[in-house]
Amino acid sequence: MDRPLKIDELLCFSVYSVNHAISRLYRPLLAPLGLTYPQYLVLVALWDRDHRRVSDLGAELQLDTNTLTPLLKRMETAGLLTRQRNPEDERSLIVTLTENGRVLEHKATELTACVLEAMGGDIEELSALRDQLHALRDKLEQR
Amino acid sequence: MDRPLKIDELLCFSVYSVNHAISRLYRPLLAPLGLTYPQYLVLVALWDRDHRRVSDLGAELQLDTNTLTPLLKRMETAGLLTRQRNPEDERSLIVTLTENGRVLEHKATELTACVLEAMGGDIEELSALRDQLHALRDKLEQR
DNA sequence: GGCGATTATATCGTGTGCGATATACTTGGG
DNA sequence: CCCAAGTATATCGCACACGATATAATCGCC
Repeated sequence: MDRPLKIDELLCFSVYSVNHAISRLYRPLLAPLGLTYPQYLVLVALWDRDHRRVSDLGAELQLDTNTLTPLLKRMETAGLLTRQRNPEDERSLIVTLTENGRVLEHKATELTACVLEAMGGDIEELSALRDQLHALRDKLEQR
Repeated sequence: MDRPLKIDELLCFSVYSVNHAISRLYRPLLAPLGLTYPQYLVLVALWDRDHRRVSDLGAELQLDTNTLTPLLKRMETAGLLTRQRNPEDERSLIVTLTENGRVLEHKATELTACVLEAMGGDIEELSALRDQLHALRDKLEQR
C-alpha cells in the first residue's frame, strides 16, 4: 500500500477522534459534579485504590508528575482529596480521598450507565473493543 | 453490573490511554520534521485536499476554530501553509499548502510504515479496529 | 438599499500533556 | 559520617482542546 492514506483511513486518527468524542460526551455529564474528564479518571483510579503515592497513580494512568501535580492540586483545592508527605519517605506524596471525593462514586454509577447507553449498550462488543485497545497499548508501550 | 468499574475496565480509559501512547509514538518520529502530532493530522487532511476553508478542515478533524486558528498560524509561521482571505467571501479563510508543506508528504510515507510496524503490522486487524472506532464515533456524534 | 440575523473566524481563559530542568530527600560506598 | 548517585515530586514553557465571547462580513427580508 504505497498510496498516501486519507485521514479517515488512519487508525491513529480514529483513536484521536473517538477520544475527543468521548471527552465531549463526558463534559456535560461531569460539569454538574465540577469535574473535568481527566479528573474523573483520577477519581476512578482512587475509588479503586486510595492512599497511594503520586507515582503509583501516574503509573496506572500513564501520566507523569508534570501533568499530575497541578491536576491533583486543583482537585485538592476542590476538596476532593488530600496530599500529604509520606512520613516514611519525605520525598513521596500520599494522595487520599476526602469524604467529598468518596461520595462522588455513587453519582458516577449513573454516569457510567449513561455513557454505556450512548455507546450503543452492547457490553460484549464494547468489552471486545476495549481488550483490542489494551493489546494495542501494550504493543506500543513495549517499544 | 452494579460493581464500580476499575480504570482498566473502562473503554473510555483504554481509548484515552491508546491515544496518548500513539501521540508518544509519533512525537520522536515527527520531531525531526518540526511537527507536532495534531499538526501532522492537519497535514494529512491537506495532502488529500488542499485549498479549503478553515471550517472545512475543522469539520473533517472535528476541531473548532479556537483550536485550529492558533494551530494553523503556527504552521504558517513554520512555512508549511498560507492563510488567505477568500475574495468571494471575505469572512472565510483559505488554507493552502506551500511547496514546503507538500514536500513533507514523501517523508511521511516512511513514517506510516514505521507506525504500522509498531502497531503489530497486521493490516487486516488494524483496519477492523479502525472501523469499529469509526462506528463508535458515529454513535457518539449522532447524539 | 438598509438593517437585524446569520455565518466565519478570532480571541480569551482554563485545563491538560509532556520535554526539560530544578529541588528535596534518601541511600550506599568509602 | 559524608557525599555522590539515585529517587520523588515540582516547576517552566509550549502546544493543544474547548466553552464563552467578540469581530467582521454576508444574507435576507422589508
